Amino acid sequence: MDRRLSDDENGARDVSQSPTTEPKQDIDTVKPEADEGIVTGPAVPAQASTEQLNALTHRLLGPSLTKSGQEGVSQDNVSQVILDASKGSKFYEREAALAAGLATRVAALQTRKAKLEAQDLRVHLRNADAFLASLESSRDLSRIIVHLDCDAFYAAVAALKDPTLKGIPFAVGGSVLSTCSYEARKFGVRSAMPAFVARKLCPELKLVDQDFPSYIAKAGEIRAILQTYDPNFQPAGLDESYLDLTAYCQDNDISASDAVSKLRTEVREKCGITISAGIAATAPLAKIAGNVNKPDGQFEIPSTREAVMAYMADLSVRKVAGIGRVLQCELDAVGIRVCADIYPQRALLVPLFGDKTAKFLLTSYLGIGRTRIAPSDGRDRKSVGTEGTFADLAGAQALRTKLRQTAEALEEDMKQAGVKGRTVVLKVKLHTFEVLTRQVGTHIPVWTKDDIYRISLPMLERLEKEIPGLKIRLLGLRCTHLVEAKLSVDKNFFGAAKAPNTEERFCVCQDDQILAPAVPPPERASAHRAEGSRSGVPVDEDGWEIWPEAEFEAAAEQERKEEFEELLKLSQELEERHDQDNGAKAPLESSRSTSPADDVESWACPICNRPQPADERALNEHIDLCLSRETIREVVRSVPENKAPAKLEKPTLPSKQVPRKRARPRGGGSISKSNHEQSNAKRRAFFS
DNA sequence: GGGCAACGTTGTT
DNA sequence: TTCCAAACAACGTTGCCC
Ligand SMILES: Cc1cn([C@H]2C[C@H](O)[C@@H](COP(=O)(O)OP(=O)(O)OP(=O)(O)O)O2)c(=O)[nH]c1=O
Repeated sequence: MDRRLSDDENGARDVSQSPTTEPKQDIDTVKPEADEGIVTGPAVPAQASTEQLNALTHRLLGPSLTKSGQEGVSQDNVSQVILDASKGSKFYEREAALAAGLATRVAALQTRKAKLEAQDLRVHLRNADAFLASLESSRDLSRIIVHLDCDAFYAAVAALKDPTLKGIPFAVGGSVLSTCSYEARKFGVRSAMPAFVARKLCPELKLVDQDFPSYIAKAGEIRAILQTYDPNFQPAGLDESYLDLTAYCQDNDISASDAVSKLRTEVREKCGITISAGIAATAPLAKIAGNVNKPDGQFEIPSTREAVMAYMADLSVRKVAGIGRVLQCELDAVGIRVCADIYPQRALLVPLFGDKTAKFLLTSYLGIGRTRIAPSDGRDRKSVGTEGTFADLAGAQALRTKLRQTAEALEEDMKQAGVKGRTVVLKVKLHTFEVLTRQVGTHIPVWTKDDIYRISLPMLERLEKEIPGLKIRLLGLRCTHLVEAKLSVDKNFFGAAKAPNTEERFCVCQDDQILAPAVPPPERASAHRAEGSRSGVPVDEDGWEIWPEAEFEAAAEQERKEEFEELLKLSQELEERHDQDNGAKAPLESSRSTSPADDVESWACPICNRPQPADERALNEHIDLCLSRETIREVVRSVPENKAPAKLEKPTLPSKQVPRKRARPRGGGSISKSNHEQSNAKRRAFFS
């Protein structure tokens, strides 16, 4: 995720020790503070600038330094083990290259800062102060926001299933660890660490596989409890949630910390999972607070302006969600290490980091953030994808086989999610660890393995052309610009509000009928409407027929079939016209039955004038389809019978979406100076 | 200059 | 010897169209 729209930003450090602190667990402290701050690496090869080395060390060690459970670990030793294990590998080389790029950018930042400081910054200063003032005036300290985070979630679930894991150092994952038990953390083991490094740190480390069904089930149990505290709570991933306990505390005449304490006890007793909690006036603050007494603890940041500001002041910027390794490095270069450092630099933030980041930083400095907690409606998924790592792979045939397998896997995921995509993205990681992506718009939403394969093959071919001897270690496919495929069954779709549980929407669907993505709505609406009218369907005040659920569904199904057939015909026609082109010619889509709509109200489509489910999103999707149908027809009409375009993506074609050629040089990632200047010019344009 | 598509990056879990 | 993940969101930049 990225910082600006992220739900979380502000942060602070454990200054004001609140009385809400719970008994902390184990982990005796030897070196209380190996955390935060930029790491300046120990023994690394020479001959690079120290800037670069620090950047590289920081990259390699990065994640291990921000996690909890590391307090009793000798960081120097851990760092040395990690660096030793890394040296000489392709992975290391790639990291070094990236670090070099970062070092260059950091140097440019510093130069730029020096230049700026010689200029008149009064306008920037005024803008920053105005922004701060407006933020301050909107500060809301009235809510009781709680962030909950299960401790070592995957590991905790694993230990519940297999009690022999209890109390021993073990980790969840394969070649890379997803997480590990707190016992393992004492050795310096942590999330995102390669397993072979973890084994060096902790030879007795036991490894267990991931088990998502169990995680999902356990998350469901926990959420059932959370719901009783705040029916409007917001899950954020499987193991995290935000709650607004303002009402609960009022209704039950209980303090925030007591309520949270009670909640945590309930979850522990009923679900066997310990959770940590943060209590504060905003979501970002609550999240930060939650990390203070992890594991199995809670912490409250008092809701006064003074307490919040004080807490933020000493907090490493790295603790703020949205500030990662790179931004931390850049901020460090301009003298910003803790949140209090942001203020003196406020006039420089926009010119140095851009409008969005500047605002984000100022907001964090004040400890201001989101106070409204609400579940997402489950329809906001932006992409569905799958990818896999394997031993270096090369050769046309092998790559195609892998591509096909990936397309098959993606079809499964698309079915699960009940969506189609209008853009397909191919991702490849070279044997050097360099990552490349290629993407194309498809206009007609796709989801079948055959369509996905056909669309992605040309992208692979392109890569093969661009990179002779293409050798990869990862291949992935992802669909974006999603369109809802299942026409409901899930009451949520047409608005009949259901329990706000996102998980259900993606997991409960087993029935093929439910999963079967809908085929686009029909062209000649007349068909079913006329039929319906004749068969005496009642009509509402606007003249639209009111259909009983079942009939509506049947009619919708029929419409979709007709529509699909027409689309198929059109696309086949096109296909034939530019014959050859070898390749797998799978049918566009095999007609599958779709679950019917269970809605009776309907709106008219402005294009085809046919009734559509009374749902804004559904209607918009329908309109898109209507428009795309028109476009296809236009293309078909405009292409001379025997002179087809040299190469048209089959289902992809509308003039507007014909891919634009843009041979982009693939540079090592560093930004040229002129680019930098330009971007700054753009950045300055914003603020105000 | 806006809008949009493509691509690379950063960040989070 | 083996030898650094997967899934997702958001943003900045670039190039092109209108
Ligand atoms: C950080 C991280 C987490 N995960 C998974 C495994 C975690 O159990 C789950 C939740 O992540 P986190 O809540 O970040 O971490 P955690 O619950 O394992 O441990 P703790 O909060 O006590 O420090 O997400 C990954 O798969 N990859 C990652 O890089």
